[in-house]
Amino acid sequence: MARPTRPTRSTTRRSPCPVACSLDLLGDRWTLLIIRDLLWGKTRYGEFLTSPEAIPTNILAERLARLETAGIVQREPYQQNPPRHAYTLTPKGAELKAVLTTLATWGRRHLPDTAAKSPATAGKPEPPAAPKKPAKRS
Amino acid sequence: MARPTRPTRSTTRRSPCPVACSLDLLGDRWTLLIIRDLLWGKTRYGEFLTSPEAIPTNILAERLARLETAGIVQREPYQQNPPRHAYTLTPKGAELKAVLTTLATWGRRHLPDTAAKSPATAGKPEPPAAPKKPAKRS
DNA sequence: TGCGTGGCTTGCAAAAAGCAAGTAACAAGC
DNA sequence: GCTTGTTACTTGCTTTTTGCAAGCCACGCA
Repeated sequence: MARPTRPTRSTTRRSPCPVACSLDLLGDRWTLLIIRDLLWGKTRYGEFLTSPEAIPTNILAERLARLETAGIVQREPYQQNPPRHAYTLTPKGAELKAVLTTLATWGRRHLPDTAAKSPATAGKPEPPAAPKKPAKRS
Repeated sequence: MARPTRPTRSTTRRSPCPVACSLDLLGDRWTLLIIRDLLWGKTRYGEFLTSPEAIPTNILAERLARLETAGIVQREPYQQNPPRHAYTLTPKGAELKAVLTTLATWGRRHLPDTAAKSPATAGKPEPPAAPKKPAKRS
């Protein structure tokens, strides 16, 4: 018989507390950074990889899938050959902007040598530079 | 010679982004739950252990030490025999209330079956029940 | 036909989390 | 003074997650 495996974060809710439940979903080093990038207007896999924190590719793929099943991001094809998808925030995900804003404010006020740019107060500071091969739209 | 160990979260800052730096400090499943408990007025080691999420004791001890060195909590003796300490938020830590509030608001709005009680909107709902042995003060 | 590009997946080692048990310092009761 | 109980940790070990590098696949273009 299957050995009794330990409860894992993806399957187990630790308590009904809204903070705990939110952290079950978002509480790690990478997830909120991806959402920061989405708020900055990034949409493609490769764009997330260019952020200075250098998220590993497997973690990025896993987190995007997790956020999609959680209804925080949506994944839509923007071309067919080869199949490519754009990731965007759902309304549910977009409301995390308030969390990112307060977190950035706290960090800027209390952590030394943090840059002024913040995910929510800043708009898209520069267009993300079109992919080198725009590829014919379907 | 020492083999080149992997950069670890406690030693490495991933970028100067205030969000990333905040997450280097707070980005895990437990840290913000401890701060939630502190905002609820909990101060003693044993009180944190009674929260429904059931944080493992070694993780609690390690996080409290980390938060103390980060200047987010302070640890002060409240009796001498046996030596006991009370953990409280510094002003820097207390400002995380805004983060917890927005996180709880988001969770209550978007995650099913989360309880209404939130760390910041609620005051201390009940006195934490004095320790069984109040122990003579020094 | 062969390269380059974007988007993932896989394998494996290192780090962190999780669980149970142990330890220490004392108070109180017998 | 010996045992029991309480609080606050620490230690040892297993499981899970992270991080890094490499591989793979579908295509566009030369």
